[in-house]
Amino acid sequence: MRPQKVLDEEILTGLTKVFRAKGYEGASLKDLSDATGLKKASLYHRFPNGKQEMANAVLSHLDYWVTNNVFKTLLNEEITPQTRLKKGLAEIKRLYDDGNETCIFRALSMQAGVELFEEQIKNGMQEWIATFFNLGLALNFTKQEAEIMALQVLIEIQGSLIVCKGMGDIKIFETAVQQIENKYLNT
Amino acid sequence: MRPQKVLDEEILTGLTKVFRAKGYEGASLKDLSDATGLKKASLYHRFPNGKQEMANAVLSHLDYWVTNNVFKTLLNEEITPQTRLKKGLAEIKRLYDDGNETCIFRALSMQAGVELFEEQIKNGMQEWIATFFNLGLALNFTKQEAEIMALQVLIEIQGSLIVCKGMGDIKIFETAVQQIENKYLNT
DNA sequence: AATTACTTACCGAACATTCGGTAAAATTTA
DNA sequence: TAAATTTTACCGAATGTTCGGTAAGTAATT
Repeated sequence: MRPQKVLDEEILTGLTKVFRAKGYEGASLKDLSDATGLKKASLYHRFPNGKQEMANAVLSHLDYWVTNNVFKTLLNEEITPQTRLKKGLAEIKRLYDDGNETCIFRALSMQAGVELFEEQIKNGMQEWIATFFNLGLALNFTKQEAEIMALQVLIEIQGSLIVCKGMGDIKIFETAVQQIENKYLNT
Repeated sequence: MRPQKVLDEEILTGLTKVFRAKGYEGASLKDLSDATGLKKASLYHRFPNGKQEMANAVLSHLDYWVTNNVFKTLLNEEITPQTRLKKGLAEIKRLYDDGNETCIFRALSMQAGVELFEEQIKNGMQEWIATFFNLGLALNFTKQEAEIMALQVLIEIQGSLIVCKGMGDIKIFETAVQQIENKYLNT
C-alpha cells in the first residue's frame, strides 16, 4: 500500500495535542511524529522551518477555531447577549475539553517559548478581552465595569485550568465557567 | 585550597530560579549548573538522584518559605485578621516578585512534570486553600463563603500570573491581589 | 603529635541516548 | 514522465547521567 497523505486537519490536531500538553521545549519531534503519524522528515516537508513553524501553525489553528466558534458565538448579534453568553461559554468548555485540556497560551509562555510567541500570545489574550468587553457592554454594563469583567474572565479561565490540573478535579473549571455566567447575568 | 562548599541556600536559589522560569523539561543541567555555580557532576554529588531530586528540593524549599512567611503571617493569631491579610498579601507579592516570577506549581505541572510532582502540587494547593479558608472564617464569613473565596484566591493568583506574563503587564497581578484584599475586607 | 584512614566537595571527561535537522531515495499521484 | 509526498538513513550537537580522580578537611590510631 502506498502511504496515504495525512490530512492537514489530522496533523494540526496531533500537533496541538502535544504542544498543549508538553509546551514548546517539552514537545519533541518524536512526540510530534507519533501524534501525527508522520515521520520526522515528513513533518519537515510540511513545516520546513521545523518545530517553531509547527507551534506557530498550532497557534494559528487554535486562533482560527476560537475566532470561528467562541468569538463568533459571543458576538453574534442575531441572538440576545444572554444566549450568546451561554452558547459561547459552551464553546469554551469544548475548547478546554471541560477542563481536561490546558490552554496553549499557558503551554507556550514558559521561557524558551515565550520569546518566540510573545506577540501571538499577547494578541490572542487581547482578543479574548476585547470580545468579553463587547459582551459586557451589550449586557448594559458600563465601560469600566465591562473592562474589569473582561480581564477577570481571562484570569478565571486561566487560573481555574491550572488549579484544575493541579488538584486533579475538573469540577473547578466547570464551576469557574458557571460563575462567569452568573456574573454577567446578575444571577 | 579545598574547594569551598557552595552554600545550600545559594544552590536552592539558583535551582528555583531555573525551574520556575523553564519548567521541568526546559531546565537543562547546563542551566542548573550555570545558575548554581556548580558543575554538573557536583550537582550529582549533592543530588544523587539527579534532576528530579533537584526539582523536589525546590518544591520543598518553596513550601518551607511559603509556610514560614505567607501562611505563618496569614494565620498569626496575635494580630487581627485584617492586618494578617494585608501582611500576608505583601508576602505573596514578594513570593512572585510583584508578578515577575511564575508559580512553581504552574512550571512543574506540564506533562512529564505532572506525573512526578502530582502529589506535592496537590498538597501545596490544598495548603493554600486551607489557609485562606481559615482566614475567611476569622473574618466572619460562613463556611460556604469562606470555602468558595479560598478557592477563588488560588485561581486569581494563578490566573493573574499567567495573564500577567502573557500580556507583559505586572499591573494585572497587582490589581488581582488588591481585589483579593477588597473582597475579604468588604471594601 | 604524627600517622593513618575516611569523608566531603568538587571537577573533567566520557557514557548512552535523544535532540532537532538534512539528504537522498522510494513511493504515489497526476 | 513530472511533481508531490513519505520514508530510510544519517548527522552533529545537546541531553541527563556516571566514572575516575583530586584536594582538603575530619576522625581514629598510634
